[in-house]
Amino acid sequence: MKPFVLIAEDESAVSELLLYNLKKEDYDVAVAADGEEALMMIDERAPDLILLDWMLPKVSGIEVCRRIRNGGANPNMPIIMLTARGEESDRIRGLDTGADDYVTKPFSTTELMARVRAVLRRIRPGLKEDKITVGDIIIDRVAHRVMRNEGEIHLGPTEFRLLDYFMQHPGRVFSREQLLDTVWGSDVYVEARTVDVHVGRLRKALRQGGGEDPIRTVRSAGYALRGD
Amino acid sequence: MKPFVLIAEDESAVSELLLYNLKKEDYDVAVAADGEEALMMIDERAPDLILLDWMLPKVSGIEVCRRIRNGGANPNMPIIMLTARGEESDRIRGLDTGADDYVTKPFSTTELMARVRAVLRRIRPGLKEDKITVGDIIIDRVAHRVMRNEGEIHLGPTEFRLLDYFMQHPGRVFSREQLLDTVWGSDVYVEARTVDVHVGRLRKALRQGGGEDPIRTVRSAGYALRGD
DNA sequence: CACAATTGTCACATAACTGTCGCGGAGCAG
DNA sequence: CTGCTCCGCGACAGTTATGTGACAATTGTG
Repeated sequence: MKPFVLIAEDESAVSELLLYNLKKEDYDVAVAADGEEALMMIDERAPDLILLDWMLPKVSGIEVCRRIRNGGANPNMPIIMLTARGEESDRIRGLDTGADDYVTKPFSTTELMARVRAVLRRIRPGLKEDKITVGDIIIDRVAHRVMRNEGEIHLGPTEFRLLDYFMQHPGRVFSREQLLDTVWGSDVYVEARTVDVHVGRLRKALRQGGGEDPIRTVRSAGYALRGD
Repeated sequence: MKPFVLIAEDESAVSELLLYNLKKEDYDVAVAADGEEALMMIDERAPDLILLDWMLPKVSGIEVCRRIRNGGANPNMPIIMLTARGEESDRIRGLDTGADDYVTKPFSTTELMARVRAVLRRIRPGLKEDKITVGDIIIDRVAHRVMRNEGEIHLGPTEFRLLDYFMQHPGRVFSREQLLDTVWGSDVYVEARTVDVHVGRLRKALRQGGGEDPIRTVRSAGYALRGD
């Protein structure tokens, strides 16, 4: 199937150019003229890649990016940011927000096409599964839902990320420090014991679905999800 | 199966060059453009070798290296560091952090390919395995579990480390002092007889799995795991 | 702004683990 | 066989790690 690329760009001169070149390279393409429209189309048509203008009417490009990254249907959606020349700090903010690549306007179309290919090539391995099942627990990262034995489990954001991480590595033991690094992020400083509290909350929530505690405590080492 | 090489490099000129050459030598190759992406791919695809740029956006190469070495899924993952010319102190830090080799940019591709082959060929004896099997005992250091004849054995932290150490050197006899040094740590002072107690506890736990006592007492010398 | 949800810390109870003793039995030299 | 040393193991008190309810601060929402 042809990759589907969304162009979020308000200057029609630019979007027409991109449209032309992308179609020539045999992609499915759509154009959104402002941030609001972009978000809607992202939601409805789940693009494989977004070319996202930095400055967009209604909802800015950076805001669109942020929303995709935390809480969007597919947080791994590849994004190439289009920015005006210069603006070094903007570049950094763009990558910080989670863009996969950025291109400064005006740009060479061949270069941009190369980057598009590169990003799309990258998604194959990096792309995470939509659903993971371990034992009687099913996590759906697209719908952001967790099920256990037919019942839905409500989790807070942190507990969700925690469970998500555990389910990607069933059986493996993680130290509190490792969990803080990956689930919380390496830049935030919180007490290691905080992990305990969140594991406790996760356990409590998971208890709703019945069955035994799926999280194993390994004394003086950390926690692991019972795998297999 | 083809060895899988991960390139963690943000300059596309360099990564494209490496990509081209590595593919020509029939490796599976992937590119990560920043440290964060690199960590993700390391986690998900378990490369056989990483070409790691010293300077990487988001998470620096040295930080990536550090995280692999302590606490990664495979702490023995071979790493070749790519650094800018000069920077002798950086070199040293790179090797200190645990890189297996380093190459200064700009580099000769043939030389780099030779080093890649060399590192992949190299099999270090001290290499830690995820799982070790001796007789009917299996120790899984990632999941932190011990099995004997299909049954799981629960061990306290000290007993676990003790068994782990024994299983890395089956058959070899260790004095109480050696065990204290390695399993307990050279800085703590405890009575030598304490080892006896923990060996006893380990035996008792292992008895759960059936079979005969796998630990041999060598009078006036120490203990050893019956190997083969 | 009020309200609900979420988060990080703390304090305390409890469970798990640790190191030491001491007794009795096993191994060994003469 | 005797006397000595060395080792196994149950008991125990001290220490450490973990589970959890409470709470204030923060964030998101309407």
